[in-house]
Amino acid sequence: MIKEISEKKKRLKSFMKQKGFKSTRQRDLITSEFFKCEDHITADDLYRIINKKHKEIGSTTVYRTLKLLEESGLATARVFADQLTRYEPVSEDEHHDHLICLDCGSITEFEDPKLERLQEKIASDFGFSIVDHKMEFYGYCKDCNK
Amino acid sequence: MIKEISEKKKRLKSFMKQKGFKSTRQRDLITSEFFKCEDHITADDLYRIINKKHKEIGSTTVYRTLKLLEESGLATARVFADQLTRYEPVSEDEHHDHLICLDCGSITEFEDPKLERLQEKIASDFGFSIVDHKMEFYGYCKDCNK
DNA sequence: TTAAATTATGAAAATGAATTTCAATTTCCT
DNA sequence: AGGAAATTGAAATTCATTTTCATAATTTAA
Repeated sequence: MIKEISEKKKRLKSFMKQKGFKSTRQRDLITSEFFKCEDHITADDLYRIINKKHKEIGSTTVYRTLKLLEESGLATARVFADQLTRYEPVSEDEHHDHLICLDCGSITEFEDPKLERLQEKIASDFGFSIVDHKMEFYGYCKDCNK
Repeated sequence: MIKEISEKKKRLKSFMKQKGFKSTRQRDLITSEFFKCEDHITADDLYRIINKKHKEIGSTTVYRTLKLLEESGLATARVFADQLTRYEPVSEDEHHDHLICLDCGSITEFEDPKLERLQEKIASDFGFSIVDHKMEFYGYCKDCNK
């Protein structure tokens, strides 16, 4: 797991080098924390975590670094019903979708090849070429169902 | 069509009465314009349309009235990738989803019972009870595909 | 109908997430 | 080390939306 993170960091560094971006203490730290924390975190929440130990790092830099991670292909930004931009590490897996609990707020990921195939079919019926899609279920998770 | 709108207005009036809300010239006008204009309009766009003829109606009232329509069950609010809240009239039809063109911005609706069934199945496999869902395709529409 | 009670309105201020600005600092390359 | 170029963080700005509050309009009760 530690290995995984450092590998991702290497990828980030090569991306930054290629783009002419510089690697800094702040970016390094924010990136580490991002890969350590739970998925679907907001920039502000990540800032709060980092701010506990590192008062000198500003929220602006956290916002900027998360964007950088997105541009570099290491993170994905998503917006759910609360309108906040949330980030999650990109995985090699297939595209996945989300089950969002309206009670406890938990976000569960799932993937379903059948669903993907059906989506492709629907789109092509409309002559529509899909670049990306978003599928979210809002409701109550197993634990919150009485 | 005119008939349809006035019927919706009646529904709104009875809803308002029941809730103790008052019916006003502004609400009446904003509601009419809303049902006349194209789907997926933002509060601000609707305000601009209304503002051309009725300088005295403020944007605040448009925002508030659209919320009222939503609460009364006559409109639905949706947020797509541009993060703006858009409203569409509620139809008696089944739930529908959206194809959003990244080039021309057009929003096409579709519905697919197979998709709905598959969604239900996926959710129940997780012990998740669906209250609502959102499915959006982003890509290029027939016209924008070269 | 008239008065009181309540809700609605609209301008302006406030909010809150996210972005931009800018002077000071840091990093990278030679 | 030296200097160009990028980065930082605080503060200011943006922009959609919401809230505030004094005034106005609507409804209800007498």
